[in-house]
Amino acid sequence: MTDVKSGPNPLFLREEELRQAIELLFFAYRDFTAEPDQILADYGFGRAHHRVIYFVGRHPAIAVSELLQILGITKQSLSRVLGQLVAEGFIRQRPGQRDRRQRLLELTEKGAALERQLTENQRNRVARAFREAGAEAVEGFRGVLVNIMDEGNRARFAPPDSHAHGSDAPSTSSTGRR
Amino acid sequence: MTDVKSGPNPLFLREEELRQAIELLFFAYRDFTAEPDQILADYGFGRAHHRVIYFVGRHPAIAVSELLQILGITKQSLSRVLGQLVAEGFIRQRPGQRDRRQRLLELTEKGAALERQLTENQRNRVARAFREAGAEAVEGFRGVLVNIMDEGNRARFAPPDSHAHGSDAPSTSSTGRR
DNA sequence: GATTTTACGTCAGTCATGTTGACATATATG
DNA sequence: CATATATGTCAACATGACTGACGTAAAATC
Repeated sequence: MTDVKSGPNPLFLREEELRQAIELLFFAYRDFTAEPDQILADYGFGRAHHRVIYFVGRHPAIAVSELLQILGITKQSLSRVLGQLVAEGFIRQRPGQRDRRQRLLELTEKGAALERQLTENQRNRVARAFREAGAEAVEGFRGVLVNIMDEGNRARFAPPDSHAHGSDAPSTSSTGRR
Repeated sequence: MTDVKSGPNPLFLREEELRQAIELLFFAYRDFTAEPDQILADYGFGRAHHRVIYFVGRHPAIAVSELLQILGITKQSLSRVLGQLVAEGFIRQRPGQRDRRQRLLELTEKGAALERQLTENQRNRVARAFREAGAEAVEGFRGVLVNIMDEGNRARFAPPDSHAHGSDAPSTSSTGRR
């Protein structure tokens, strides 16, 4: 470590710490997506296909509008990708029974197989990282990432025991002082 | 794997935990980059410009080849982005004195100002997350993300007390991927 | 000193993924 | 019936990545 002239200088350390976190996110996310991208290329697919396959697998019978909300893209963007996945038999569409305008999406066996292949890769990577970092670190990882997210997205990651009164009232940690 | 439906089923919990981590990375990274992307749009720039500005700011007088290694893209891809940044006066190039083939890059005042604006945003987001999650969580966050990264990239994030003798010990075995 | 390698640039084409805007169709709902 | 909603589609465009080929100056090596 380079020794600091004229005292510890906490401001500099903090700046350095924050920049390291920024870079950590950049490099980790890139490596995290690199291998699935490779696999997808064999199918002529890209990362966008991965996302669609992932979230359709995660939410079977999801409506297009819900998927659009999760992905945060336009229907025209989704259309191309989803159209390919349907045309090539990775995703099946059925009209909703409550609302027949909806086209509910689910993975076919073929789609589920690809989902497994892609997710297994990332899951293994995360599992390894969790194992090497330890259980406490996992909690810290989640705590920080949840707070990096926009508040509106945090609801998906609410702790299991949280009994939400009323609608949401997020602002989980009011006592973050140290 | 066969799914077991009776009892607490730790395997299912683990699967759920890992999937939550995968999604956490997706949503957090997206939100993390959204605001800078907005700012960049005002300048007619994109996320690629951000990365270049960031790393040139972080490593003043960096050579093009080093920047390419960090970014992990081709020189043709960098060329357009870097060319714009130089043409519009955000980055300055000077020939290296030890090796005059090199064009060493550094931010101009204008470039440094934009870098500050962009990074301040992400730094504030991370700072808030660190504050809310607590100091222990920060260590966990780093521990997990470092292990999610490919090994070849971890050297940048070595802890200060790292037993590496020789001060830098790059060992950048990473060749250009794909 | 000649040759080869390196650092960098550039032209040209392609692909994946996002965007807007406009319009169409079927169904639900008032 | 009128209108809103869910979805799809056509067209045009921007960004950022890729490959391949070629060029030039300087360094390194034989």
